Amino acid sequence: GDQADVFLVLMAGRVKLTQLTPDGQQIVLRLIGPGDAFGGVGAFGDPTYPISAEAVETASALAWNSATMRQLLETQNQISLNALRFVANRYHDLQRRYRQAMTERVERRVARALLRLVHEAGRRVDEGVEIDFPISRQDIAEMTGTTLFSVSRLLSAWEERGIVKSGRQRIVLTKPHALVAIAEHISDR
Amino acid sequence: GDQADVFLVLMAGRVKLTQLTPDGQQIVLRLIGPGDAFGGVGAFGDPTYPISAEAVETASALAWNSATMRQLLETQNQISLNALRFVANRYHDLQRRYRQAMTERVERRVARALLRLVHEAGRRVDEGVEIDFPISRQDIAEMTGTTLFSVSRLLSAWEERGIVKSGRQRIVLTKPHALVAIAEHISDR
DNA sequence: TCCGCTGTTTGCTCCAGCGCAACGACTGAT
DNA sequence: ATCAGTCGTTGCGCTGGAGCAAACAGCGGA
Repeated sequence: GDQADVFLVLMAGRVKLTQLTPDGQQIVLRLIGPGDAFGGVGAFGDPTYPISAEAVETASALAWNSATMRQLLETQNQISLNALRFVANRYHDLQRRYRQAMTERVERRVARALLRLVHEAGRRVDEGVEIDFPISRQDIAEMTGTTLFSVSRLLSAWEERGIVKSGRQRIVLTKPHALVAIAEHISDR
Repeated sequence: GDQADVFLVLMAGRVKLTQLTPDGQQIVLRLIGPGDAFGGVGAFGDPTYPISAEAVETASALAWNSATMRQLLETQNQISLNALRFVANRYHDLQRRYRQAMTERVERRVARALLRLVHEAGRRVDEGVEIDFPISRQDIAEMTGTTLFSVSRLLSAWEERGIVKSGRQRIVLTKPHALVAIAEHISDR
């Protein structure tokens, strides 16, 4: 909630970016891993914008304060150009997710979220691909705009169909392609 | 759907920016009026990104093609900085709407949409404030992620309570404050 | 003036998903 | 070994809102 005017690049660990609704509900905007930049959008635009970042695993990051950033941006044109492209792409991504949140049902949104997670933090194990950090049903619910109940029910159903294996804070996709089918299949409405 | 690599500033009229889902559904991303810039995000980042723009009223705009833009951005650092701030703010706005789409119910989302519309295109009339361009129930549904049926029902209910007056493609808010109450009121869940 | 088109309303039905409560399972601390 | 705290599961009831159909209204063109 405090002035977020630093630009950071995550070196290790994993960070959850969240936003709080006025009535105390939380939603997860993004989960980021090593190499990802964050805080930047705040540093470039309105620095009072309320986003929280929370380390999910022990994490370390490089930070530039806003004064330094401003100076860099002003003197090194190439940096502003990169930043611009960076934010524009991020914007597109959010636009796509916005559309999906508006038009797709819960099952599909959750499937997509899982696929996105393994994509950016998947680790091969004998049974399939595991999401390589602790994540709760609640987290997934907050990423997809649903409740932990619905997520739990979905995972149970998928587990029954042999698509996933999941335990406490741990999810393994055993048949990713089946999830892709759920996420992508056009018909069904 | 074609290469959208121009940057435009709308001079007159009104333009609806929409996106099509793979299965043909449409959603409205933004409605813009004179003075607003658009297409920029495409011109700055991935130029193949699929957004459609459609004039709601006769419109005219200034356009820069992407080559020109690129040159301007590269030689005039101040321009990249402005663009960066512009996109960052736009990003924040979208993030807020994303959160609202995820956490709020239809009634509140529609109330917010109407308020936003009068805010950026309101015209005083004797009965209240009118939205100064033709807008259908369908459009509002596509802005708020619901169906034209629900929008119609809501407007009817509000009309009964004397909050709005609406006709074919035309909406007048007679008691904007009542809508603000609906949009903002914390409790009720 | 009549016709056709497009946008709107409204009754009805149905179900996805929310919310709750109660219980069960796992984990780490002492 | 025990216990407390957290996380996950599942049955149940309920409702917001989607989806459809049918009728209606306003507008513009011929």
